[in-house]
Amino acid sequence: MSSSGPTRRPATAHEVAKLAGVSQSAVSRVFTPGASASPATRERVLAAAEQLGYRPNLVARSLIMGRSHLIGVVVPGNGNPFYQQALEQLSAAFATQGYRVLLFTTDQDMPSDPVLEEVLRYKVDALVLVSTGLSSRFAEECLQIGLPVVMFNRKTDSDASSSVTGENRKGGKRVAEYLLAGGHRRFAYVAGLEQSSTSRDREAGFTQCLAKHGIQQIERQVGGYSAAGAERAIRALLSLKRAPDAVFCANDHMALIAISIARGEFGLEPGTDLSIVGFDDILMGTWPIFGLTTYSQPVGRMVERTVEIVLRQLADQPAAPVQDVVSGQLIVRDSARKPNAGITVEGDRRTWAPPAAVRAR
Amino acid sequence: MSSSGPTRRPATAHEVAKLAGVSQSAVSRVFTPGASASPATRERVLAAAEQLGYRPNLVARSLIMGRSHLIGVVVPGNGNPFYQQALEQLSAAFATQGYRVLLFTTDQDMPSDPVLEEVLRYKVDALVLVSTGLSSRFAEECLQIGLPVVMFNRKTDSDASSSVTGENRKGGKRVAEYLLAGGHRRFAYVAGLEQSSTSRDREAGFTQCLAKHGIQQIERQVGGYSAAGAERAIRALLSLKRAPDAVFCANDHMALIAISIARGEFGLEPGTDLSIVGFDDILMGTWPIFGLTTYSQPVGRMVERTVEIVLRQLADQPAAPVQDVVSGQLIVRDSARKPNAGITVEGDRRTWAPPAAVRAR
DNA sequence: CTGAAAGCGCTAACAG
DNA sequence: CTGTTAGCGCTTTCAG
Repeated sequence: MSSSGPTRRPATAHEVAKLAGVSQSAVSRVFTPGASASPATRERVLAAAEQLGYRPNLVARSLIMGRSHLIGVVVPGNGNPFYQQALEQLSAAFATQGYRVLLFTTDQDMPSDPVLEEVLRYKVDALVLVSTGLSSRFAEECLQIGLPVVMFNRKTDSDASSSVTGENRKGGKRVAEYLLAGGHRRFAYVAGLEQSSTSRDREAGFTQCLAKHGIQQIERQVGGYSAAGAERAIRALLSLKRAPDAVFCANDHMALIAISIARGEFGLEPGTDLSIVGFDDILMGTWPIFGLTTYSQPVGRMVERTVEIVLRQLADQPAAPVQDVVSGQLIVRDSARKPNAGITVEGDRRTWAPPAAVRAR
Repeated sequence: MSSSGPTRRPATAHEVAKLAGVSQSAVSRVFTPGASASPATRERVLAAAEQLGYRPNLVARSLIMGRSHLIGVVVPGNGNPFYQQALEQLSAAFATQGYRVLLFTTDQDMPSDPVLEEVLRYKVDALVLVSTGLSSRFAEECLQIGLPVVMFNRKTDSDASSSVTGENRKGGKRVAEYLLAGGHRRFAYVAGLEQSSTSRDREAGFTQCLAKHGIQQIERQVGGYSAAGAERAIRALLSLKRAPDAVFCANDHMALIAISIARGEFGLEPGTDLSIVGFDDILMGTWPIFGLTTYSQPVGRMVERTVEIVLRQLADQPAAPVQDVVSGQLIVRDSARKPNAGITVEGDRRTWAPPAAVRAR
């Protein structure tokens, strides 16, 4: 009963050609940037196309060119704001290069193979795995078919695939140094997922540095990168009879939850009664209500590097995998007690590095 | 210099057929759920496919079937956690139905037509526009080619396209009633984008209800749904010599920012010194540090409805556009002063509705 | 510069 | 149940 006709299918190049009185290949040329067509032809084709509402069918183009201009992006669907920033920026960055994002969300603690199986059927030109693991079987297979894969904020033990990460180990160490300099005594770590290289590396840097300073006993809870898990973890920690005075969370999302619970449920003021440090430097951490002290992972630069790697792999055939580490800093805000020395102010951003005297290995 | 060979291209059905000693169409059948193939054939094909690492090419399938199983989803890239929840859930829900999300992020204050132009080239099976406008020209065109379009959390004035929204007007009204019942005097509204039907409807409900109670003067600032804009808006409001004691923000994201700034920069305790109410009911609002009072838009149900509409449109040809409104509630937490009556407790969720006596039109 | 013709990898009738 | 035969809409030689 609708007023306009029974929805005709989208116009094809053929129909445009007929209307313009030219061959179908002429139409194709007009819509191909590098191709040659006389101004006369071009004009007639464009007019016909306009009239018919013609839009080149990218599916057909993909089929023939063997390039879909699609990038498969796999992201954990756990509400972590860092992934939202990453995804938004990846999408924008790839868009400027003529690529679109085919999105796949995962349960982070499910095997990602079935999802990847799906992705590959779509013949994406490349794969970006945000904080997602990759079985070596799959890595091998992707390499075989020449599919570029970049792991974002994660890596495989084998270094067989490219990866872009932050300074996980160094960051963990720096956080330890910072908390030590702040005079803390009782340390705790809220881990992400046990399988995650990211969480493990941050913990290793943290723990080893503390050990070097004679601190062996570090409380530990697994937050699993989920909101619920983080809540449980922080509650457990703060309920301890000998509760920690310094808590390092494997990422900002969990750190924000920690701050919220510490203040809201335990009446502890972060930065005064206890110190909480995160990792990522997400936007929300800058809000005055949080004032999160954290080790930064510049998303912008990570995205930039990811796109570069993908593009380069797409160009050169046999590009070797790259292990890219983008450097961060310890960002000083108010959720952790500040040391007396070592803070640098640049504009409205404060960073911290161990004072020279202490820096000795 | 890589050890494994120079990356052979993915196997085709043809190659599998050859290896299995059957026709290419036999291979096709084996990989088509409803098709018939003898156990013998099936087995040989499957073996050959396994050996070659064959995966049906969905691009080719899309071309021939005229269905890409791709849903174009356009989302503003402004860091709003509500969109992250929506996107994650849309992606998951569509996945269970065999559809994938082709993601497009937009600047919300840019015209979305160029983006949509892109989307259509990919021959997506449907379009979901999250809080994104749609020119009537485009709406018309989508209707012409029979492309289902669902606006999520927004609608057009014309009601020409389907939409799924929350109870914007009613919610705005309910918030006004709540604040009135709480004994507030000086009201303010932080708008989203002026073009957004969502923001306008919420404001209309809010303002008209207040007007009916004799309150004409309502402070107003435009936050534009961006973090920076919201900060500016709330600072302006709280700097007023006659600062509001009740602030209604067009969405939760801006409300959280408002809470953060009120407490962090102005030393005002939300719920005591001033009341802040949002709209959406995002997860973060439940954190004890925020305890955000808000009018809910159940993302889950909105996503459900969206998927249903898309699927139905995909099945029946000439389905009329639907304007779907999913109902919410005023969720009582601590960021706004509570009235004496009208609060209902269900489990750990508190809601508010005008007491019967007051409910009269 | 232009048209004709040959596919990209797959599905869908159609005969056997 | 199986193989053969047309294409889906487009890019791309290849002659003209």
